[in-house]
Amino acid sequence: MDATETPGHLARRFQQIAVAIFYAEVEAAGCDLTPVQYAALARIADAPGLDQATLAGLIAYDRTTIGGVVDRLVEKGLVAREISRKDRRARELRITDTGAAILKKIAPAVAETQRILLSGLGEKEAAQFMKLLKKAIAALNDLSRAPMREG
Amino acid sequence: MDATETPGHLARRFQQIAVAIFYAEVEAAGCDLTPVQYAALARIADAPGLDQATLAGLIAYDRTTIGGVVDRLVEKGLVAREISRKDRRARELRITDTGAAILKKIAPAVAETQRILLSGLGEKEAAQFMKLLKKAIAALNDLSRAPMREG
DNA sequence: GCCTATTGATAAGTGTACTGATGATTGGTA
DNA sequence: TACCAATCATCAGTACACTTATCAATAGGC
Repeated sequence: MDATETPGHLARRFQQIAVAIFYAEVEAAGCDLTPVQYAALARIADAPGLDQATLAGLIAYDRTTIGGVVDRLVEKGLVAREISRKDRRARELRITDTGAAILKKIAPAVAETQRILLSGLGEKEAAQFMKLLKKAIAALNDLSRAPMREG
Repeated sequence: MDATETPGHLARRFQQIAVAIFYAEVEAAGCDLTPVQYAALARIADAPGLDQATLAGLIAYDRTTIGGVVDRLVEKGLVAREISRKDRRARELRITDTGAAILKKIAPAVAETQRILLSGLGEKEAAQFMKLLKKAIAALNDLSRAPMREG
């Protein structure tokens, strides 16, 4: 089989394109966030006060990676991080007013990214594709170091 | 919409799992290659004497990235790189005997990775999924910095 | 109330991926 | 033929993504 037609190669290619579109759309909207930073910020907005390990589980990232991502969000003033009173090992995360404003500003760009990603497919095809993609992933969830975990 | 059900998130998740499976399978086979290194090595084997820019185009990687990947393949003794006589800007790449042996040894692990990736889907579903994934990507090929280019 | 296993976070190191800039070389053109 | 835009590669810099190791703090068993 042609190596460029294997699921592994196509998975990488699709993700690579998704990231490129995201950057382009977000920059056009006048923002400066990476895909991971956006995912983390959106989750922190949803669940204020959560700790880094829980955040990592929610969006299926490695815990160490999330540490660096949160560092950058704090540097940009979008997120506040402070030691939890309940558990002094943990850092509680909260979105700042600036962060909330950015999140609102960036929303259309994110939606547009998702639309473009499926733009090569018809409506029915897109629905079918998403269904199969979710199904394939669900069967494999535990096979990566950073499985998705519910809050 | 739940942010964990967007195509962008699922794309990342699927690729993340694909890489994790690849590492596990390849390590179990007693080899030490990353997914990118494997892709590059396989292509160099197919088209001996090609230059880095062409290689990058064939597997849709950024040219700068490929430089580092080839560095590591050369360090491991799997690839030979020498300045082209036709065009002294270019480096011609060739697989070594060691490289060819590794490629052969690793083949079953790679095949198994591809099988596992689709293991959550039935036969018909898997075929449909691959078809749609290819179609979605084909429509977007030019939207990343590293589009796929034919040899 | 102490010991230990677990958990949250960080540190160091490897390998992508990309941007932007620079240098070397080439081939077509004024 | 002298030049000049295009091309191949590299370098510096940023940001993931992961591994292993380490440290601090907590929780449970006895």
